[in-house]
Parts: sequence; C-alpha cells; structure tokens
Amino acid sequence: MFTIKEASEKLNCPAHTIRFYDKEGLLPNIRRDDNGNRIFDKKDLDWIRLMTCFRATGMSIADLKKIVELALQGEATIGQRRAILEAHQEEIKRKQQVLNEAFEAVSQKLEVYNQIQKGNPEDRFLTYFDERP
Amino acid sequence: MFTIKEASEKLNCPAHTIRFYDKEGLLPNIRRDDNGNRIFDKKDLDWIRLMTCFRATGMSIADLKKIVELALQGEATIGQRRAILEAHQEEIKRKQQVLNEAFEAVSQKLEVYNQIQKGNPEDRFLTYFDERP
DNA sequence: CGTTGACTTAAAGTTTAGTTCAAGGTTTAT
DNA sequence: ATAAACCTTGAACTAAACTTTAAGTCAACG
Repeated sequence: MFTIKEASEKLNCPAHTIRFYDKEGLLPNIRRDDNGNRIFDKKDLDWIRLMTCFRATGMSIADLKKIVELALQGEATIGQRRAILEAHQEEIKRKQQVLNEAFEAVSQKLEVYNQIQKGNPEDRFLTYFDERP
Repeated sequence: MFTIKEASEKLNCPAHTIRFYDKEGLLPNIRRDDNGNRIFDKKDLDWIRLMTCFRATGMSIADLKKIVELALQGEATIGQRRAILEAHQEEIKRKQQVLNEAFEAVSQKLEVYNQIQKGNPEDRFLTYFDERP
C-alpha cells in the first residue's frame, strides 16, 4: 500500500493531479486509512497509469470519465468501451502521422541550415526568410 | 496571390487563426492590398504551413515567435535556430514513443475485451474493474 | 508542547491558444 | 441604392486541465 506521495513518485505524476483525477471520478474505489488519507495498491497504480497514458495521448478527461462509468456498469458496456478505444486508436494513428510529417519537415529545415553553414548558398532557396527578407 | 479566405481554405486553418498568428508576429512581411486587406503568396502559405506543422506537434507560440525573430536577424542566428529545431525533434521523438506505448496499451485492452466477449472468462484478470468492482 | 510536514477539502487562479464580438470599411450583385 | 459578402481592428470571452491557495486535521520528532 502506498501514500499519495509514494504513488506520485512511482507514477511521476503530481499528487494534486492524482487528487484531481480522483475528484473527477477517474479513480473509483480508492480506499482511505483511518485518517481519511488515500491509500493506493498496485492495481490502483496500474489504473492511474492507464489513465495518464490515455491522457498523454490526447483523450479528454470527459472521455476517460465515460470509460470509467461504463466500466463500473459491468460487462454489458464492453461494446461501448471498445468503440471508444477503437476511436482513440484511430486518433493515435492520426497523431503518429502528424508527428512523422513534422519530423520530416524539421529534418529538411536542419539540412538546409547545414548547407548554409557549410557555405552552399545555392541551397538557401529552401529557406523562407533568407529568400525574401 | 490569395485573400485570407482562400489561404484559410488552402491551409485548412481558420482565417482568424491566421490573423492571430500574424498579430503574434509569426508571419512577418505579410503584404496588404489597397484596402489594407492581407494578401498571401505561395511562399506565405508555405511558411504558415510550417508554423501550423510545428504547432500541431506541440511547439508553443512563444517558441515559434523566437524562431521567427531569429530568422529575421539573418544567418548569424542559424546556430540558435538549429538548436531549437534539434530540441523540437527530440521532443517529437519522445511523443512518438508515448504514442507507440499508448497504442500498445489500447491494443491490449481491446484484446481483453475480445476475449471477454468471446467468453473466455479466465482472461478477465487483465481488466481492472472486472477484477475488483 | 510546539512545530514540522504530509495529508485533507473547496474554491479560486493560471495558462495557452485560440474564438467570438462589436464596430466599422469596401466592393460586388440585384 | 442597398444589401450581401468580403475584409479590418481590439478587446472580451471561452475551454481544458491543471495549479495554487486557504484553511484545516493528524502523527511524529525534539
């Protein structure tokens, strides 16, 4: 069992963010000790990890909440949960594409800078401000 | 030459966002017609595309502004610009990793749902709420 | 015994990146 | 000629996701 501080350190996630998620209903069934302090077990940490993983890839708190609510209703809602996850997976794919394109764009810019610093002025046309300042 | 509406359509980016970027200093040297309306040429569109590409991958307006300001100062600042782009490229790589991990996590969850719906209850232990509701 | 530090809450504040609004100018169509 | 369809500005507004603050409880240390 872990305190919120330990959980925070293990998850690399601020304690008040964990409290915030709890308040938002993203972490059901978090137990308390005699003083009313939250206590987390390994399973709680796994769940929080899942939540932060989804958050980090752009799923909104509202959608996370929806998943939690469906999960609490039991297996009858698995179809709906699956639909949400499949949509999110598509969203992840889209983001991956955007990142790949951006990586290419940055690489090209860096290549142009390299050429300029090597003294290949004929390659400057690829830059914007060096072309029409 | 294009009006802001045409630029907006070509870039798939709201006109007021383009104005906002202009106001923030992200689009230097945008010319105006006799009525004071902005007019964009192909090169302007390319530059805006670059800005939105960087934005879409998490670069802040403040950092974009920095790049623009450095670019306006000429080639002496290429080293600094390169440093910013290299840092951003690392950031992109980090984001790609996060997405890959999330994709895996979602795939696993979906696989668990599949098993449950196929009626393999022994696989339910992989889910959270079905285990400790 | 007092103070240090971790925990609690609710509520207010912050940040970022737009978006919308209000008020107005110009050109084109009917 | 008058309305529709553009464009302009600055300022106010919004939304999401925290983050900070304020006020308080509790246990341990010296």
